[in-house]
Amino acid sequence: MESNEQLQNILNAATEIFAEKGFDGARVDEIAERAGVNKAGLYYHLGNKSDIYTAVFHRVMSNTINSIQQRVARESTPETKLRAYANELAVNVNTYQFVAPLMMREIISGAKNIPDECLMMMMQIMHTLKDILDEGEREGVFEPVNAMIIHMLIINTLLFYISGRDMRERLIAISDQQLDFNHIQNAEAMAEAVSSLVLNAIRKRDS
Amino acid sequence: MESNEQLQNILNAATEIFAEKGFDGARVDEIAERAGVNKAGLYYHLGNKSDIYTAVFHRVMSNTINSIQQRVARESTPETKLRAYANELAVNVNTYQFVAPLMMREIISGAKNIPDECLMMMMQIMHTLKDILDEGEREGVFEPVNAMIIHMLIINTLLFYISGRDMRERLIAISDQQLDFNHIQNAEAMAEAVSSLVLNAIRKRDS
Amino acid sequence: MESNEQLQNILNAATEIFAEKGFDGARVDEIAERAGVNKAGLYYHLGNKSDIYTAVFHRVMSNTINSIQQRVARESTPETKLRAYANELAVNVNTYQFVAPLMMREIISGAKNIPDECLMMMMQIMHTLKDILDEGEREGVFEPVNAMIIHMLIINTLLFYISGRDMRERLIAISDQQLDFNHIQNAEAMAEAVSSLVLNAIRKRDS
Amino acid sequence: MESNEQLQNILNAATEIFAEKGFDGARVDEIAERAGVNKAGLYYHLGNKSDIYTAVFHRVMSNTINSIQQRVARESTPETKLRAYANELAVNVNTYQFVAPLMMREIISGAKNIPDECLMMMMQIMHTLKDILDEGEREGVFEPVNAMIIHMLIINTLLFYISGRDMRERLIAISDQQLDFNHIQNAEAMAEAVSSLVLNAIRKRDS
DNA sequence: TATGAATGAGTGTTCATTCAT
DNA sequence: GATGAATGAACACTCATTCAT
Repeated sequence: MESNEQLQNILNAATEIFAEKGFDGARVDEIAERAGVNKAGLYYHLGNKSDIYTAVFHRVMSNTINSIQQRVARESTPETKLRAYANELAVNVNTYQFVAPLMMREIISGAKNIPDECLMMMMQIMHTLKDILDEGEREGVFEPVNAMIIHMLIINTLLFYISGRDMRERLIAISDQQLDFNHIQNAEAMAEAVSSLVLNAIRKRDS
Repeated sequence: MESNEQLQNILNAATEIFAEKGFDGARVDEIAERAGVNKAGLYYHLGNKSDIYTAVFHRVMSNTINSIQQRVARESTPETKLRAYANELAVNVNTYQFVAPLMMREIISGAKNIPDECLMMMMQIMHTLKDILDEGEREGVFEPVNAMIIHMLIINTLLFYISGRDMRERLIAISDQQLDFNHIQNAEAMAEAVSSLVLNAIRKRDS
Repeated sequence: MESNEQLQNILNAATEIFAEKGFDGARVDEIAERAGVNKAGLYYHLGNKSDIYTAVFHRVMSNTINSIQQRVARESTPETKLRAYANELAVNVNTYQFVAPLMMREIISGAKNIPDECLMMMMQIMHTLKDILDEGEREGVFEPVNAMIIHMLIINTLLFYISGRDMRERLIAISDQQLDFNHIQNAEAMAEAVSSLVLNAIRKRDS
Repeated sequence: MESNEQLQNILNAATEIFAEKGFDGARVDEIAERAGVNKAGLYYHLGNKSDIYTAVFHRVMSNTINSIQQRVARESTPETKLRAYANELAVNVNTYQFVAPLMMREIISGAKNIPDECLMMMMQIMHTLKDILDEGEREGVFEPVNAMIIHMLIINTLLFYISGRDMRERLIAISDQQLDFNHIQNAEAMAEAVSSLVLNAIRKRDS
């Protein structure tokens, strides 16, 4: 399976670079160099730049979705599921720093670089959340709520938190007075904070 | 002021294109063409591609901040200020569709394309929110709260809402069953929903 | 002789493609694919692109010359020989559509792609004609005549007739008024017409 | 008109190279180099490789047709017109060595590289000949005759004569015994020979 | 000041050819 | 002998930038 190893090298290098610089900013030469393969090898294994990007995006989304779904499935109550959902997303997005930029760039550009199949994967993340919220509502522990908003609150905030790391560092570096915002320690803390805030807002209160 | 008019044409064209395609995707030729000026004129008026981008970003941020600050200043209580803050941001980001992509792209790329001066402007948006929250806390109507999280909840959600429009359309187009998420009507409704959710979470409750 | 069959597959595929696209336009990958063999197999069996081309050209010329010479040998008078010569050429060039383009391309490019051996074969076609004309002159049925001109009249016209088929179709397709030239039905009719015209010009008339 | 001069340089260089090597064999870099311009200049002035080719072909055909039509117009009888037609074509094709290869390559490849407009120009050459033949027939000096055949006899033979020059040289170089074909001195002699042969065949004889 | 023309350095892509198994 | 995987060199084409007028 040496060939498969080369292919993984290419995908790994491409993932990093597409996340760093976006589709237009990425250079095929740089991907080849970082993967340690001849440039023509990229075309042999994966096709053109667009094909490489699709393969990268597909793999990243696939992994992310799988780990979230498996993690959620291990929890039993809607509340723990929702916390697990946010936490697992945070862990993923934090461990694999390329996930957030890749997803965000794709959202901004109107998903114009990916085929339908990849789009469907993004929708699965939404559905997983919606299932949790529906279950909570059925069990009478959550208020009826707009799933889209909750989705955006959780996902976007985490994506932004990760993606915005570099900018925050620059902000801190140039601000004379220490930024008097309390810093969030890490992505998991962010997920915890957002989950709590969301649960605080949607939890059914005894009237 | 004919020259100034030329300059505005250039900035308008460049703003649209940078928002649409990002820094790397934008082409100087296209900016010149859409602005109706000779390509060499761009360099004469504004300098190189990076300079044009900076001018664009500066103008956009400046306008956004001004309108938010002026709007907030017209309100009297922390709660109405916070709602006004979110609403004005929504109105801006909705009216000028390029605001959201420009800001988001810059966040993702670690603000590497802009000078410190522009960065400081982004920080002012945060400070405006922090001032509102501090005031609420001082007056005993808000719980103590991490300003960064609130900032992210509001800003990011709105930016995402606008930027994600194209992707949502594609999602709807390819999904057989209608997306059973309730749709948010527009950016202002989104701002209203997020403000309410945030206020619901931070409002001091009588114990 | 399984290997020989493979070799014929390769030659057949290569013949088609070289005729269609010329030496520069042909791609080794496509030849391999159409022949149903691995690309490296081409190199193993026949050598590089140039070698493949030479093999193709040699086979085509060899077949063409043989069939002409055999056909002419079966006729007894100079006039029937000349008609047979033109007809057999027409039949060949019509049956194997690749013959004409291959020969014409080689003529235009100054025969730079083929070795001397192949060139000698082209000369044999001329000699066959010259022998017929000499015989006719000796027997007093043909006027003395420049063999080169007759050669060109017959060969070139037939090659052109076949090679120009696609262009004629396009011409007809785009011309509003039907081309008012009387069409020649097929290559054999063309050969018949040219033979008659030539014979009409060189036949010794009783003074 | 310096810019126009540059454009002429490019067209001249491109004409030579396309004639020499065909569309696929030609290299844009080589055209640029021979024209003495930067490669990007080609694209600025004429567009892509295909556009350059079209411009080249159009100019060549335009010149050829014009000189033939003007020359024919100066003659008064069908016979002198036909001789003038062949001679002028010969002169052109001989003076501008690229005419023949360009036309022949295009014919072989089914005219797939040129737009309709250029195709129409090729048809005009045929029409000029057909007008001469029709006139001769009306005046009772020519037999009724298939114009397409005459067209092919004259044009193709001359094109071949020119294009085949390099090959003939190689043939002579490798043949021990001098080629005992009488050589045609030059293109004009070839035109003269073909015209005579054709006229000999189609001239109305007193019965 | 404005503009058509130029250009160096890329940029994605292809291709004939070879290599390792 | 056969084949998937490589690869260097080239290829058409682009782009930010500058120059000459």
